[in-house]
Amino acid sequence: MKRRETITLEDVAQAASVSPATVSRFINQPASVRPEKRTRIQDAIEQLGYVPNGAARALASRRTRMIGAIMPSLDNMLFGGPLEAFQKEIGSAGYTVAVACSEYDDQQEQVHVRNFLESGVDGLLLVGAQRDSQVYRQIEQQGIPYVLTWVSSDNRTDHCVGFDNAAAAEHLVDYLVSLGHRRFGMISGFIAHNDRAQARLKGVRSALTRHGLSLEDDQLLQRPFDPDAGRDAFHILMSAPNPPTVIVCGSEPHAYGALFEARDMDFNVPGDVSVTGFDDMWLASQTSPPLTTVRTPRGKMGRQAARHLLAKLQGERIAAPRPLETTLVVRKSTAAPRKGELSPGARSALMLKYAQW
Amino acid sequence: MKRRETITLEDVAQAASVSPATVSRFINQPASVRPEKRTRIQDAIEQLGYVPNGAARALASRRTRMIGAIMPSLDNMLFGGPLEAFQKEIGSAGYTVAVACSEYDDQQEQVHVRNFLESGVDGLLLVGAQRDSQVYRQIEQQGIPYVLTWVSSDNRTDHCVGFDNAAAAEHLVDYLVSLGHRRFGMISGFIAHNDRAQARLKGVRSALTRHGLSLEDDQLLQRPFDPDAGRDAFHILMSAPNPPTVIVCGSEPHAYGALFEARDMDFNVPGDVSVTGFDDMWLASQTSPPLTTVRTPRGKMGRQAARHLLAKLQGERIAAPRPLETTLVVRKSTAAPRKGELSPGARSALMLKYAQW
DNA sequence: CGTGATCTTGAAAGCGCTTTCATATTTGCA
DNA sequence: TGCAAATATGAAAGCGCTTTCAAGATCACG
Repeated sequence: MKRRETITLEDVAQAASVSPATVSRFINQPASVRPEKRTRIQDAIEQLGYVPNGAARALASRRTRMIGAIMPSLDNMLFGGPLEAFQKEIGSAGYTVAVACSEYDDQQEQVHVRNFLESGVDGLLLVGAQRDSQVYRQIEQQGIPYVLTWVSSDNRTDHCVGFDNAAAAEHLVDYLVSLGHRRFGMISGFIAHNDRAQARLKGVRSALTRHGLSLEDDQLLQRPFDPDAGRDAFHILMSAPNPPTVIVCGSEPHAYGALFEARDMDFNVPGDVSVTGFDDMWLASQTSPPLTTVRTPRGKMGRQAARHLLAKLQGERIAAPRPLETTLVVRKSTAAPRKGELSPGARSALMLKYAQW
Repeated sequence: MKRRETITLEDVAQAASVSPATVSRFINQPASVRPEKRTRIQDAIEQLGYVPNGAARALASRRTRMIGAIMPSLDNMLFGGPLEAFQKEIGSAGYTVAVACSEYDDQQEQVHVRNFLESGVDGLLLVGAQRDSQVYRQIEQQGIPYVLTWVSSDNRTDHCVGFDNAAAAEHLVDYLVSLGHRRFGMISGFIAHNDRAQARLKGVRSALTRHGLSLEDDQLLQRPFDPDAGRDAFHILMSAPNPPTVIVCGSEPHAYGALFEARDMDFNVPGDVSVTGFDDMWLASQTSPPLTTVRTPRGKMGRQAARHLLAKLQGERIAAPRPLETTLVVRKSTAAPRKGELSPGARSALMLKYAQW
């Protein structure tokens, strides 16, 4: 299929016997063109099958109507939802969303930011606030607005659309302590370059400290965000001589993995050990037992991020967004800690394990 | 933050005492510039913090280096993975991916295609092959390449990167029939405007026909792709007077829903009823019982789609991609059909249900 | 060294659109 | 009906870059 000789705005102008300027106006603010010409132009456009050239518009108007979004991943349900919500909201304002994945790697993210800046995006959607300050400098040098999601406070609060990960984690731990738990284990994502994971860990630790408890280093495992990694970590944590009575997971996939592994190891949840998640994805209410977790308002966050960015794009002077609410959702995977021994099934499973060694 | 007066290629040229043309060459094919000048230019670029203007490049070179991707949804794990794979592969060739969601709605898809065309994308990634022919006409009129994923054959086979949904479904049903099943129920996505769902249904039907069986209209339920809808459908299907011995799900979320509902209804899977999925997402191996399903090579598909598109973008004359292999993964959710009655638990659950009415 | 072949370079012409700015044209109102 | 005010239009100058094209620099080799 050969590219037919391009039909330009000028062709339309000629066909409609008006000047190019008028056609341009027709496209951008039809109201400023006399109705009679309007129909002439409309007809010409349809007749010729004219399609405006985005690059030319962008060059002349100095706006691309494109927003760059850089997500850590799209391969789990975590970022897809908010991204879709964001796209929907901002798309209805005439913007296009370009995406890239950083794979939780700050170097990759940096490259993507740079690329987006070169593409001339009008705005940027990022996850988390922690990154090389040089990145922020670059963005600000281009003078484009950006929004940071999944976090609420930082030294850039006015760009943050999200929630307070630390507070949510604290709240969760308070609840667990009130249940009677004293020995905690935690499965976290890698905290380097991940301020969400850091905040959650920090929240856990500070709540623990507040109650005179602590999280020993060997009770904290960092793992990639997938269920298998969660399984593995759970197994290790629970194979210790005197295993925790509760496993707090910094992200939900870890919790699913923990639950699966618990099942395979014949652990009773919450009888032998309580397990908590973080995010409340759809599966959380369907596992057995259903997962106690923290609900994060992801769809709302995506939409709010879009609105916030739109406001900035229109040059509005707006206040820093208010942090979104998280909710502790108590289901059946948490209960008071076991008294003394693990249940027979779990014990024999563990014995078996050691016997094999 | 004020936008500093833009630094253009010309500024760089001046700073490096060369012509703009040379700077342009430096950027696009450094090898054609003498080393000595190369360093001068490089220095100037860094010193000035020059960032090329994508729109101008696009306008002058008539290429945006942007690929438009339109997915039905990002909010389930189904499309995120392949999209991420696609982005990674095509990103490493210097392309940017813009995404939009059609929400399984062909009108929305049409609008997004149009928008992408106006944005001047260099290529298009779509899901499925069935759409208004006018859409294809528009795309072809712009002369840009496109690839259709999740399907393998169509009257546009040379654009398809995917697998044979119908054949995979047939294969699955053959297996179920060989197990002894005669009474089938199916939970499908909405088949209107969804050729993947259509093909799967068609595959089920033709295998059934081949074995002298059939799928009655009231044994086929169409539902949105989410577990709750699957639950609902499963409940209805299994509440019939003489319920099916196997429920075939056209998509995996439905199967998860079916499994959850079975658990809640005290149905034994596969004792009372077998359940199958389609796609083999990560959860499939972790449900109880683990799900028998069809594995679709989604990551591979994303990468191949990228490579195929790249080849076309480079004007290579390439053969139609070969359909990718799907695999029947037999786990524990399928077995020979129950003999006679449902298990006591399931029966009482059903009785209870009717009693309530 | 000379000379044709090969590399590098710069000047200049766009790419297709938006956006002043100045010039019609229409409108409101006396 | 007339005149200032408001509105619609067109001419033309870019937006920042790529890409001929032709000329200048460099090279290989006899």
